[in-house]
Amino acid sequence: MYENLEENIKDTIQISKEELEYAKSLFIEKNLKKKRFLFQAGETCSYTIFVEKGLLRSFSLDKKGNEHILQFSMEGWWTADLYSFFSGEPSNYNIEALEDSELLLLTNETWELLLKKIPAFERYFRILIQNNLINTQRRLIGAISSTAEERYLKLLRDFPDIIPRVPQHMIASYLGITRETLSRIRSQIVSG
Amino acid sequence: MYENLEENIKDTIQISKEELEYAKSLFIEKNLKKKRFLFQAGETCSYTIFVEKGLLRSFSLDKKGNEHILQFSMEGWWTADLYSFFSGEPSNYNIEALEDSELLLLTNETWELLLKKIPAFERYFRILIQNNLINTQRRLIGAISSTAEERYLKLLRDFPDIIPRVPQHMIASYLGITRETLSRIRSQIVSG
DNA sequence: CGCCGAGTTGAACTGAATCAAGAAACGTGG
DNA sequence: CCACGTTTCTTGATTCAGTTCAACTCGGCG
Repeated sequence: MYENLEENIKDTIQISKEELEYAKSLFIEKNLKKKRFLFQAGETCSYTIFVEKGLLRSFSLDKKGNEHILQFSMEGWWTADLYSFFSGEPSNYNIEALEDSELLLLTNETWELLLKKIPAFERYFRILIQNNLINTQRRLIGAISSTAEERYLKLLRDFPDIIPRVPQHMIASYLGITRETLSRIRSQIVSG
Repeated sequence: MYENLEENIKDTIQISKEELEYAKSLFIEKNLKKKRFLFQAGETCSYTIFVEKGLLRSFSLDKKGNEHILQFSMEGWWTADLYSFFSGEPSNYNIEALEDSELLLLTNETWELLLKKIPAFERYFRILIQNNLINTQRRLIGAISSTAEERYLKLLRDFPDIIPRVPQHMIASYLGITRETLSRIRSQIVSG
């Protein structure tokens, strides 16, 4: 149950066996079946979530009811609405399982406890968040400077594993285009 | 010279007078005149930069030669190309002063030293990066889900101070639209 | 005084959205 | 294991937001 988490931690920071065991003891194990939500917009995001197995998406809804996917999170990744988690305010995002998933959760309290007891985790989370920021900045620049096709090709290059596990229309909504446009782009790539 | 930095640190973490003095001793002071670059794409970003006074922009160039502004950084803000700074690889971004600016710089070495000597700075940077991530995620969702006008109005609401300090065409390039489109949006807002 | 960067305005063009309809794939219960 | 309804994907026709190209104005600075 904790293999991916252990690996991820060991790859990022130096930590003793005892500390690792203590850390693991703080997590809540949760299984989330496909199509179930961990939370929905309007609710508070009460956890930071490590995906041990499976696949989640976080997305928001605009006024017209269109979904916009902020990120996919597969095994070995963390996710949460950081703003809601730290402020306690209601989230604008939804987190939903796209496959049957095994999750490891930290509450606000256990998260603080972990950092207090094992300060190396400050570094761990800083590095994770930093990598996430670097990626999000790249995606932002891509979103304001590239065509739909360029963005799709970039996704194909950077995260090829995600694509076969997710319905097309969700890829489209991750890229910020309509399903119709993505369908046309794909047929054009095959033939051209 | 260090007022904004001190204030920013004290607002974010608990730290003793001596620690603060030590921290301050690690920074390099640098003045950067308007229109001068701290570094350009192709060079490595050798510093994390605190803006004590003035205003910077970081931006990238696409193949067509168009600029895309990742962020404006005014006094009290940090900036850098995190990827380049930590990996040592050449940066894709440029950082340029939009006003005569006073900067405080940490190199890779002094940055590591600071974290080693005063672990509370792990927390400090984690919180900064986290807030930056939250903002960048919002901007990303905005970029893929809102119209040009909505994005401009949102900028007006969220960061009204930036706008009068920066030429219009840079606001446009921050929003991911052309100067012509921004000009039309603005004239429409006034009349409508 | 003249030049250059910044901003405005108009007209034509285009990438992607929208609207509409049908085909294929999926999974759920009988 | 099949049948049916639902979801997903595709294709075509039309529309529209924003780009591109071009010409002109304004203000500041050498």
